[in-house]
Formats: sequence, structure tokens, C-alpha cells
Amino acid sequence: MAGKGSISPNTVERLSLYRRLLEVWLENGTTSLYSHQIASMACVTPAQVRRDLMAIGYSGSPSRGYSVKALKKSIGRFLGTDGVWKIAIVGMGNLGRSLTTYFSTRVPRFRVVAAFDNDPAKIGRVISGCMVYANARIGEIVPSEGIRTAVLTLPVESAQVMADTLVKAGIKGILNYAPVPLRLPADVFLENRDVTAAIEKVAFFSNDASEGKE
Amino acid sequence: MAGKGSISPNTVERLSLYRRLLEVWLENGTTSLYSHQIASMACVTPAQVRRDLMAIGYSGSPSRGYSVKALKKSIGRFLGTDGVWKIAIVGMGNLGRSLTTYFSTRVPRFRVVAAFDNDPAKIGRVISGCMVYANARIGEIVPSEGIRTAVLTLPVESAQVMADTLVKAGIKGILNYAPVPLRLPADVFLENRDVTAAIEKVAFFSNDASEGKE
DNA sequence: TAGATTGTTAATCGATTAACAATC
DNA sequence: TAGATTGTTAATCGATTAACAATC
Repeated sequence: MAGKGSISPNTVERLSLYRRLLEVWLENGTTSLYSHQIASMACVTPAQVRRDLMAIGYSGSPSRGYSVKALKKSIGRFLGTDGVWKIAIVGMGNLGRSLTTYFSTRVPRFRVVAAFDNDPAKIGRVISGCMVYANARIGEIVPSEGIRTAVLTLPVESAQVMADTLVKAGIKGILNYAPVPLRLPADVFLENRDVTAAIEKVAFFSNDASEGKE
Repeated sequence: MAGKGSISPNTVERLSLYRRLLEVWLENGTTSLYSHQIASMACVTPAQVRRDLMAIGYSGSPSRGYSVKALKKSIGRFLGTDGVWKIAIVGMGNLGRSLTTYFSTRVPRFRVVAAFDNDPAKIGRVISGCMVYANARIGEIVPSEGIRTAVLTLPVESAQVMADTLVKAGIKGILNYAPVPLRLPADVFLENRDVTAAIEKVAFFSNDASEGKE
């Protein structure tokens, strides 16, 4: 919790976005940007951008704003994913395959080095560019590959059991797509992406506008 | 904003979870539950559960707790999705197909009544149980079907343009899977599910634990 | 009554906003 | 200098926590 100072998950998410935006500007040859320019692209306030950058110890100049190249490097160094970051995908159903393909084609910074599934038809094969192993081999492959981050794309029934197995194998962060709350040790970071909860939320507020906006 | 009182998106998300948990208990024949029992399943505090239920005007009894059946009905009525809720999916790539299949098999409350794509090979066909229309027909089909909620599973390049088209067609809530911030009118609800940002966040905090937890 | 639970109120915490001084 | 921007500080807002009274 104290490790990386007191950076909030939301700040990390925004920094990740800033970096992606900066990459585009850098390709276009832009050398410096003001906070309001970055803010406008990221759909946040300029003050928010300045606060985030101050949080990682990066400062700009009143006359020239922020250096695109140096800032991009600073964010990358701070996020600690300047090199390639290994991840595991557990559950090679539709969603698992879709995410694996997405990472390998669009986000090379994250490499899916192992996929796990219990379907005999999948085990031992390379699917979406990634070798699929039996679930039973998690305890062996996660430590040997040095994987610290896992994505859970499983049915509700097996999610908690596999999460426990992953934690025992040394996983320190889980991105959970199974629509069930997971019980994990406090030192394991958990991010939930429950599709049902998300669509229910959006549906609720889709209705909202019709109720009158007084 | 004022429409549904001052219910926060997080509250709606938790209510959706409570309802799903209650459905299981109801099948098991449980008639009443205490806040700490619901809390334990949902991985939140008992006070949080009570606050959420008070927010929708539902109250329990100190001796019997909450009635499972009545509470489930109350939440359903509040969320306004007791019947079937129509949604549209824009972009029938891997993710779009995966979500469509997921909704039709696992969450019948939400029915994907229209899918949109620009690929001639897909237009006019039924994919994952849903008819695929050309993007150009959004302005016609969304109003005629009375769709208020859309899911965006598109590449970055076309996300903003299609979002604008959807809003013009009457969409009031968007669940966005494209890894780009969208600029929308204030009365349209937006929920972002950027995979890159999520994995970056989890990776960052996966690293955290190793830095020492003092 | 006794005890566990519910709902209420005040206190705390964090994040955002607003006003200001410092910088090039 | 003048002006736009940066960083800093105090004020506000919301959500959570903690302490309490009310209920069955």
C-alpha cells in the first residue's frame, strides 16, 4: 500500500492515458504541450493533469509547458512498464481469446506468456498466439515465468478457486472479468470488470434523463 | 442528474450485485438475511449494505433482517430493469461477438436487439444470435426499436464518430470498450472499460508489493 | 428484559475546486 | 513589463467510518 507512495489507482489510469496520447503527439513532431492541451485530449481538467504530473515528481515550465518526450519517458519510468510486462490469462473462452489477441496486436508492452484452461481440446495448443496449459500447471508455470499479473476470464463457478490458486502461485494483481466478488489477501491488487454490473449501471442512467432533469 | 434522486453509479453497481446474490439465496429457500450476511457475500461492510438499501427507501427489521423476496423485488423495481432491457452493440469484432453471446446466454434481462458493423461480410447476417446492420442504419433502427443503451466495441479510430451518431439517434447511455476518451453531451451517461488502462493499473500495483510494505 | 440488529448523527478521510502567489 | 502558465494553499464536496439511540 505504501510502496509506491500514495498514488491512487485512478491516477495510474490517467497517467497511462496521458502516455498513450503523448505517443501520438510525439509521432506528429510536437515537442511541448501545456496542461490544458493534454487535459482537453484526456477529457479532464488542466488542474487534474498538473496534479497527476506533480504526483510523479515531474514539473513543467510556465513558458514552455511540458516536454512531450521527457514527460512520456517519466511516466513510463514511473509506471514501471517501460520494458515488456508478462501476464497470464486464465480461461480461454471467447473473452480470453479476444483479450489475448488484443494484447498481442495492440498492446505489445503486455505479453501474454501463458494461458490456462481445463478443456482438453485446448490444452497443449497455441491459441491466439499463446500456449495453453492445464489449470493444474499454474503453480509450476507462474513462478518459473516470473508472472505477477493475471487476467481472469472464467465462469462464476471456478473464479474464486482459480484466484486462490493464482495467489498461491505468487500472483500479485488480478484483473477479474468473472461477475463475482473475489475474496483476496490485502496485498493482492484486484480490479473488477463485471460486464453485468457495467451494463446495469449504464442502463439505469440511460433511463435517468427521461425522468426530467430539474 | 437529479432524475433518480442522488444515487451514485457505485451504489447502482452494488445494488445490481445484491440482486444477483439474492436470486441465489431465494432459490435455496432462504426467506430473510441480515445486512452482515449480504455484506459478507458482496465483500462490502454491513453499514454499506444498509446505506444502499436505505438509499432506495427499503428498510429492514432489527429482529428479522431483510426479506429476501421483497428486497429482490424492490431492487428490481428501483433499477427499472424488471422487464427486458434493449441494447445495441456497435462493432462485431471478437469482443462484440463475445459480449453478445454472453448477454443472450447469461443475462437474458438485457437483450441485444441490434448489432452494427461496416464489414460487408457481416451485414445482413445473424451473428451470435443477433442481426447485424450497416452502421449507416443506426439513425433509423435505434429510434424505431426504442434503444436507449449502446455498447461500443470498436477500434479507436471510429469510436468518437460512432458515439456521436448514436447520441444523435437518441442513445442516452454508452458502455465504451474502445481505449479512447469520448466527448459526449452531459445528459448522456458514459462508462469506460478501457482494457489497456485496466491492465496497466493492475500491473502497476502488482509491482507494488515487492517494494516493501512498510 | 437482554441482545443483536437497524437507522441516525457527528467525525473523519480523500479527492476535487477555487483562489492565490511564483515563474518564465 | 505584461500575460499566460505553473505550483501551492485553503475551502468545498462526497463518501466512508465511528459512536449512538431506537427497535423487535
